[in-house]
Amino acid sequence: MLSDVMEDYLKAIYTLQLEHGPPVSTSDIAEYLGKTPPTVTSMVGKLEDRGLLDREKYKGVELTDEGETVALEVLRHHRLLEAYLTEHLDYSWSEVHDEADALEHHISEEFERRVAAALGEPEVDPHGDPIPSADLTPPDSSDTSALTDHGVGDRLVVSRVSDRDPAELEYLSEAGVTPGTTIEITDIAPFGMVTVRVVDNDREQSLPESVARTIRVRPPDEPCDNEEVSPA
Amino acid sequence: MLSDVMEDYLKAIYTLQLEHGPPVSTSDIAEYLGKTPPTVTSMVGKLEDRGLLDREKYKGVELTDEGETVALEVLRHHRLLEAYLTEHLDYSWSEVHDEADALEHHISEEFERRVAAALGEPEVDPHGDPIPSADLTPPDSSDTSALTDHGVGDRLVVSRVSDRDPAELEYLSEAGVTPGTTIEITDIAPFGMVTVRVVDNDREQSLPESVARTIRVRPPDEPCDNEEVSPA
DNA sequence: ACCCCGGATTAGACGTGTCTAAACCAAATA
DNA sequence: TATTTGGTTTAGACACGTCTAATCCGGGGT
Repeated sequence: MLSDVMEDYLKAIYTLQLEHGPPVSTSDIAEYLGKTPPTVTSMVGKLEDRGLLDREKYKGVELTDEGETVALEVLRHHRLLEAYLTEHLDYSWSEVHDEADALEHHISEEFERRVAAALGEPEVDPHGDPIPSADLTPPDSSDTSALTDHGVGDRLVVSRVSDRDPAELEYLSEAGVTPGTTIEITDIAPFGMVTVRVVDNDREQSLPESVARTIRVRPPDEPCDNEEVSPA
Repeated sequence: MLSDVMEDYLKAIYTLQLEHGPPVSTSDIAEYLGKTPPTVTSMVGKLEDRGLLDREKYKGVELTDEGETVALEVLRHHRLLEAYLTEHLDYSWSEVHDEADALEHHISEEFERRVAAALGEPEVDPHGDPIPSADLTPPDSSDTSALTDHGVGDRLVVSRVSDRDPAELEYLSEAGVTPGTTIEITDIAPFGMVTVRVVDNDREQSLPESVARTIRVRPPDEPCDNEEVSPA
């Protein structure tokens, strides 16, 4: 019923909503998807007609519950695929994103169920992103915060890293900064550079602010159900 | 570069060429793909422009080597996926076709390699259809013949069954008529019904001519490399 | 040799998703 | 309050893949 393209828009809007909160602007969507603003205007018009989002002209856009459900379905496909490729087909951590993007629109409900079963109904993908549950209720990340919201001396456990840029992923993977890793912030330079110490291997790692902003962390003590992460 | 739709046309033409030999008519392609003849005319025009097939107006169409290579690539994807779904995701014999059709256009070369490796570089899919090799040379089925080309008393080994109709597959699977099965033709009725005895379980099975026509068989003695087939 | 009929092609249209160029609104600035 | 400016939307175009309706071949029967 919905085209692949529409699903991509809904996924993008969902992601942007999480990052910056609604309303999401035309140009942000255009930027994110690599389309021109008029294209986005035309597409959100169609999505509005289908009741998948609410739009206020010249303001921006917000997903309806129905639109959010579709976005979560696609996201569930994406993250299950990432987990499966890593776990069962020997993909490295940074290779899975594009493959999952290509496949996420074309797998059946049956396939989704079987992949989830083969993985043991996982709750996070290899990057630490939460996999929406089969009933498509919105996952809650309120127990995590951005690395950049913390200060020197704070001891934290990495919860998620962004999966947008493969090079960045490669770098973080090399550095040992992966979901589950305990780190300590050793320095914050005024020009936007965060230095952390990886507790396991005692190595120091400097991260540009743009990267640090995409890393989600949680306090080290309280146990959490995000541990069954498999490295690349 | 090529669209999914174009790949579907090339795959269809390849299949029809194997069945009836070139040239393949517009209406046969239309019938096979569930499109109207004008749509097919327009599409084969584009495929001809790209050098993927040769066309003689009002006669029909024949794949070029390049077009055949594309068809084999898609077929390799399709059949590797069928084998993988059956082997590793617990799909039954008759469920895999549609899933493979949906995914075959969207997997990367990398994915193809890893799936082939996970399966141990198989040479046939669960239906017994030959999987084109990675170098995309045309597979040769000259060692097999149609069941309908044989007579009463002939003892044969099933080599392949068609994967077009899930109900038919279900039926054959129930009946124990699967690749590798040894059968003996016990009767051929004049009104198009072939009766075979499955040697393993000694059951008799009547098959309409339309089904028998799609079953490929080979002589029972000489060993062949088509044995590593997994049942549903 | 002529005609006819079935299959093939052309003509013209439509929906989707995209673009560029032009018009437009609204919020910040003067 | 008037104006500038930057993001948004409208207008118009195009490629793709599909359809229906109309036209056109070409082989088989008379």
